[in-house]
Amino acid sequence: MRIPKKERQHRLGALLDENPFMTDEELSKHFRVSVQTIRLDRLECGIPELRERLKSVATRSLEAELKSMQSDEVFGEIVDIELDRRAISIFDVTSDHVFQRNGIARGHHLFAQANSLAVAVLDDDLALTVDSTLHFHRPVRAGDRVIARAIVNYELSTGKRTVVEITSSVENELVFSGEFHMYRSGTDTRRETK
Amino acid sequence: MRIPKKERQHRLGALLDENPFMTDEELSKHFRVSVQTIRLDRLECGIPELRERLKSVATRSLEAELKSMQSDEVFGEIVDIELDRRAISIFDVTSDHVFQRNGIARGHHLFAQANSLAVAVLDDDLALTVDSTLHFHRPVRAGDRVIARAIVNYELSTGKRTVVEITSSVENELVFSGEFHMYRSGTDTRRETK
DNA sequence: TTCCGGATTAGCACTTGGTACTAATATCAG
DNA sequence: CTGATATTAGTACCAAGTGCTAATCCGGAA
Repeated sequence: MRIPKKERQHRLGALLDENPFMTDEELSKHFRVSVQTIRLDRLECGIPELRERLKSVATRSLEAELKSMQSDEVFGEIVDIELDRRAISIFDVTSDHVFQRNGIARGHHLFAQANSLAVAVLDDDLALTVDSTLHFHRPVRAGDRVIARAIVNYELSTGKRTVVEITSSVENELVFSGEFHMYRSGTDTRRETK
Repeated sequence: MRIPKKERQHRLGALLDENPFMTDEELSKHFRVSVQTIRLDRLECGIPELRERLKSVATRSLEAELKSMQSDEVFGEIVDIELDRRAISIFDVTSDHVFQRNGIARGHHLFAQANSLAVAVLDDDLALTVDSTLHFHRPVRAGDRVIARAIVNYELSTGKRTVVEITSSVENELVFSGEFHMYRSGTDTRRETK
């Protein structure tokens, strides 16, 4: 018994976690035990066989791909929109969005949600951000649901420049606000692109 | 011969393209031909078997995961840094970063590069963006290499607030600039966390 | 020392989803 | 009708397992 069973099983889990492609035979060589022992270990730890592991990794990846496709044009989910007037989107912060060191969401995700919403609320083929002023009022953490509200401000808008004001909050507490000065091509489209 | 062989093979490829999880048996039912025909088709089209398909999908996904892990903390690659003074990062724009409609890079990527650089240039465990003013001077497109330069401005900085100025350019032409007002906890660390 | 029990190893039958190959049919076109 | 092409059938074999039984090994307590 080189290393105790418990530790071997622990390491086995860790190893397969970062490299799910190893067969039982490769694993048995790695830990210098028989293939049968590896199988018993997997059985006890509830670790599925190679093929099942690959299947689940592949599934995860396809879902992720789909997800990133959806979030491609708009970051966050738009729940309400009145073109050229106002819009609302929600964005659920997960551990993927935070700094590992302090658990606080990286600013560019809040910006991305706001900026995407500013683009979406304008019914225009070519809406570009020109200038923008941002305020990060309070840190946002994993698990928070950020609700961004966009309001098109016509007083400040002139000609091809439109001003969109965004306020984002978590549980009714303001976490972010920004003013987006957008350029519009004017080639306004009425067709439903989305 | 219900549908011509050529078309069946074409559809087979398309089908597996969007759903690589189907076995030959399932495929044979789908196309109402024998399993052997499916195998001949795969052979002729050079389509690998289920297990190989899953393996390649899984590999792709792990690579993608790794990639996103690397770009996790810093968006763009830092090529030069002098802590608390200045830093430079480069970010290659690909088709993943642009609007499908007009081929122009989404603003939040430029912001992410700049913001990440502003965080990185400060040698602090807890550096947060508080306010920021941005200017998008010129559209950026796929293939462009954006070089962002950060300079810490000590004239404007006071106490726990530090101002970082970022200018991003493509082939020496200014495309983006921004002023980032950062909050620093003061728990300055000298260790290399990277 | 001997004996017990958990840990390990071995061996065998069986499963999935295939490959590789051969042979028999079916179908269509000239 | 005949020849080519397409399809189907059937066999042996493989990888990477599961599930099961049985044999060892090995360390500590009686």
